[in-house]
Amino acid sequence: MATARATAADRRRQILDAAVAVFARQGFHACRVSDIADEARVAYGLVYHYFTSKDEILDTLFLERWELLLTAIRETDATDLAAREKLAAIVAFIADSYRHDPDLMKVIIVEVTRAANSFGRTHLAKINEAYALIADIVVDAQERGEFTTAVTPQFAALVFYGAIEQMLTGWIFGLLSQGDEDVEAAKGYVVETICGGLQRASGEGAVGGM
Amino acid sequence: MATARATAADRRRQILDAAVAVFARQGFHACRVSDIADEARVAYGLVYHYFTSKDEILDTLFLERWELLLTAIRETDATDLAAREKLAAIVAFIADSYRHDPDLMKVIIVEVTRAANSFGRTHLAKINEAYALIADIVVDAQERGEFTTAVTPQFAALVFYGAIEQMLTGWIFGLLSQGDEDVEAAKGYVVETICGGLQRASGEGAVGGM
Amino acid sequence: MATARATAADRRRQILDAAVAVFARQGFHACRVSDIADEARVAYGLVYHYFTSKDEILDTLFLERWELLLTAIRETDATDLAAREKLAAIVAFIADSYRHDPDLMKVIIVEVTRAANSFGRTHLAKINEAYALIADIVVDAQERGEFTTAVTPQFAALVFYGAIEQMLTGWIFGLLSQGDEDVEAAKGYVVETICGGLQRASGEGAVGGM
Amino acid sequence: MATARATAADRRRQILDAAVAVFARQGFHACRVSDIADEARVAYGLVYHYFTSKDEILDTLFLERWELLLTAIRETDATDLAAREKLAAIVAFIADSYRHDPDLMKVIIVEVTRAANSFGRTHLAKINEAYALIADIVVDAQERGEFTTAVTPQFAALVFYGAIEQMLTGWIFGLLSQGDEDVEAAKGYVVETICGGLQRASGEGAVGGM
DNA sequence: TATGAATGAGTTTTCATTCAT
DNA sequence: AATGAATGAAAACTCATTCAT
Repeated sequence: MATARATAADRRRQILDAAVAVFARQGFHACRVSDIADEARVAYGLVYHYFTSKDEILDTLFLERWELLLTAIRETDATDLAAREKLAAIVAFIADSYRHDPDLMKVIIVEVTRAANSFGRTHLAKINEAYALIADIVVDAQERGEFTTAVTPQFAALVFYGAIEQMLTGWIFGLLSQGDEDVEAAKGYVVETICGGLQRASGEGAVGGM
Repeated sequence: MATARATAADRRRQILDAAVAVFARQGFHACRVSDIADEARVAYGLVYHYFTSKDEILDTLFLERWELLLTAIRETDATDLAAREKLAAIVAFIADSYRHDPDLMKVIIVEVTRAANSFGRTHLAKINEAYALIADIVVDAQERGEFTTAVTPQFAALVFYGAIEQMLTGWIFGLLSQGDEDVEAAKGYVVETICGGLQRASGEGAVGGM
Repeated sequence: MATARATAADRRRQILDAAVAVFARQGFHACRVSDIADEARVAYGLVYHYFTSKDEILDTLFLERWELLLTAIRETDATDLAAREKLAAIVAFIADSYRHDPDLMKVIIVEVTRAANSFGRTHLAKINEAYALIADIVVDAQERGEFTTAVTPQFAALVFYGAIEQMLTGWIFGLLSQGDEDVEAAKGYVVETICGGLQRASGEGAVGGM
Repeated sequence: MATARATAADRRRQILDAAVAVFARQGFHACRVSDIADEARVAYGLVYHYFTSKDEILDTLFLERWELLLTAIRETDATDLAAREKLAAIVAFIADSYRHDPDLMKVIIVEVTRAANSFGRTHLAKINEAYALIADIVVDAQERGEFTTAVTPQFAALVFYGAIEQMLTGWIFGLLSQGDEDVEAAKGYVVETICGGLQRASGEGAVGGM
């Protein structure tokens, strides 16, 4: 039962985890490579033994996680669920990802997805894959008559994606409460807004304010 | 009538306009103060005569424009329009702003609003004012029975704002076509999605796919 | 009679002169840019205001001086002197250059001309121009019957140039004494060896060794 | 007879040979120790088992070869040949060394002999031994009346050595053709220039130019 | 106001060498 | 002998800001 020696993969992970903590705390640009090394309790140079640059660390973090997201969306898409349930499943996956590792999600959203002029541009294609998959779901739903055709699939996906990103941004900046119940409620709100719409159907029994 | 000498205000504007062009072209971080001075055809040091820092230039650009947006929202809010029309007016104002000065809007969205770790954080409060005003509109609409209460006003505002930002991002990155007709259509899609929802009301006469 | 303010050209020269001193003392690679700035009593950043890189400083130093050398050779070539006198003039020019500014010549020879894998390679073409000009002199001399045709002009130039470089190397490393008389003598030795040859013509009245 | 396991001496040689190839290809400074290890198909750390530093590898390479050169010169010196023949033998030895292992000679000339500020300085004394031995030959020749006394032995050696180094430099940089015949001719040119001189003896039947 | 030269702090990356196994 | 992971020192270059005229 001797303590196993750290394998190369272990060390890589150790550095990646440290990077998540440091990027989340200080931001990608505000932190130095030495901060990552310190956080990982590892020598400066070792970071460069495992990664070719500071950029590559963030790229790795993003791609690893984003691939999981894409997979989740694809799997959801493949089910027999109603379109609304599919969208709900995607929101749930992302919200749960945030709950599970808020630092990592913060880094991905703040440093990549919303960093329009740096990593966001680099990973534009990858990010757009998510859009496209969501649009696919909408196309299906329109064909099956579940969703209106009054909105193009691309726009529907855009609005849906924008809502999710904004929700995450709200949590990240502490503008939205993130207790377990709040998160659950948030999932519902996003789906309800996008699918149900804000407007009461006429005759939906609005009793008028005041 | 000799050419009037440039007033102080003229010079400031000259520098601000140059900054818009340069920030839009190269991004805030990738450009140097000297690039702004060159673009404005002004001496390097003069930039510091009118602004205390490079940051202040972007701050000024953002605040100027954002104030206009807030005013527009407030004015819309003050009208008797139906809630849906109010939201439509806001979308229209922003889309037209983009059409009128895409560089400026690009700078504001990319360098401030989405720059979560730098200017986005600095101007968080100001950005949230827009949220709050939108939420006010929703509150009103809910009270008047126009909007469902199934979604909190805050979330409704969040989704609406996320949609707009995403729409602008799409134009900025060339992912969304921006011909005049496309822009007009986009306005409608956003409002329709948020207000009408994607889902067909039951009995809305879906004729089935295939 | 006010002290004239330093012009841009003055400052450049000030930095170049400092660089000569520092390169000669420590060698190009062993010195830091800050050493040059210190020697020039100038702020670090100012070096980069006048030069784009540490390399450019050495390039400038070399090209400035080498151009003078090429001009001197060309002018010598254009005279009516006998070939031997032309070669003597070239040797004299170089030896006097060394006497006049040994640090600069040291830098040029050690850091450029003999730095086969770095600057020597960069300036290969420029260095070879000197070769070619010397070869031209030899060609002329052969045509006029002054010089033997038993050696190709290229080789003659090569041997001549090699001798000069070695002479300079000798001075630089202190292997050759460099008093005024020694330098004068050296000039003669190089020319005598190359032109007269080491070998006594038969019947030249050798009186035997011992 | 199974393939014999590599002895320590074999491994050393394997690393040295790899170093020659790598130094010749990339230059001493531009290559990393790992490049040598890779070329030798040996583990990184093993290089340090056999050598204490990267420098020591080059030192070893140089000293091994230079000792052979010194020995060759000494042996030549010890013969009864005429001085001109002795110099010719030295030139031939060096030219043949280049032909036999151009990479090694390239490394020695470029990285040591001409690297005035690094290894050239380190091995100055060793390099000068060659000078001194050549000067000895000249002294002898002068005493026996074979060579003129118009040039000091030191200078004669200097010019001779400079010619050889330049010839090698020409080959290394591809400025001089290195076919077998070219190499043979080169040997002759160097000796003829140094011994015979470029200048036609008066009455040597020059028929005048033009 | 206007100019542009002068300042100097700050960080990534490289790579020779060491060392635990 | 052999391996290759671990260490950490070292320096060029950029550029926002200041300041003397």
